[in-house]
Amino acid sequence: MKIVTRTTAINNLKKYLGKDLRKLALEYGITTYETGKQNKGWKGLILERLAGLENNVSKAPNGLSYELKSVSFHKIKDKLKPKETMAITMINQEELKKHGFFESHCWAKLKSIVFCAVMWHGKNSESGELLKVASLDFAEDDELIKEIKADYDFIREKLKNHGFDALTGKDGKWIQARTKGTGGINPRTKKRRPITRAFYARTGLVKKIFEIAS
DNA sequence: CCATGATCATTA
DNA sequence: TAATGATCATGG
Repeated sequence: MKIVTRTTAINNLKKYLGKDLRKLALEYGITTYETGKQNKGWKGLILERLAGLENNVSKAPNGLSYELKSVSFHKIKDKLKPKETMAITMINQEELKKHGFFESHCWAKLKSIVFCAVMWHGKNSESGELLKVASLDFAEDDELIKEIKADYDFIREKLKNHGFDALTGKDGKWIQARTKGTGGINPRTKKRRPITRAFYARTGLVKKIFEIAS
């Protein structure tokens, strides 16, 4: 197990700025979509590799104390905007009820993060250049964090008062509780898989993070 | 099996 | 285009 500090990870990633990630994924033996299947997570995986992290897909600690995330960007009227929201972490009902924002995984992941902006080239992402690498640390008294905490608290209260089913992606100004899961039908039980949710950073938050990190 | 990596699909 | 909900491959 190699030790990779955040600075090292960033420096490693910066070497690949402007490179085509798909080519690199091929070199690293990461499946993209050419098998006829779609691995939607390949960009994240290759970035973790490039950063020097040895973990591929595992639980929360993909770095030492930081998170490596990638977001696809696209151009709208000549301006680069985040195309999608960004998954932060799964929501665990019990933990959400028990822990406040600053004890949550959500905060743990959000507060120390390495972002990678990747250009989006349409469906299947045949190519994708690494646009930018940025790191960011949040402080507990940041105005933005206070607002994010408010969203977290709102979602938490809603879970307590109305139950897990009452949650929707509409909630929250900066973060939301969207559905996230394997989806489809469980081939063994033939039943619908249970709905799970995760915290997502809305595009507005993604944009803000990049502005701060710039 | 399920959380993690995220993107895809649909609707307005 | 933007927003929300649904979905996929992977590896421990």
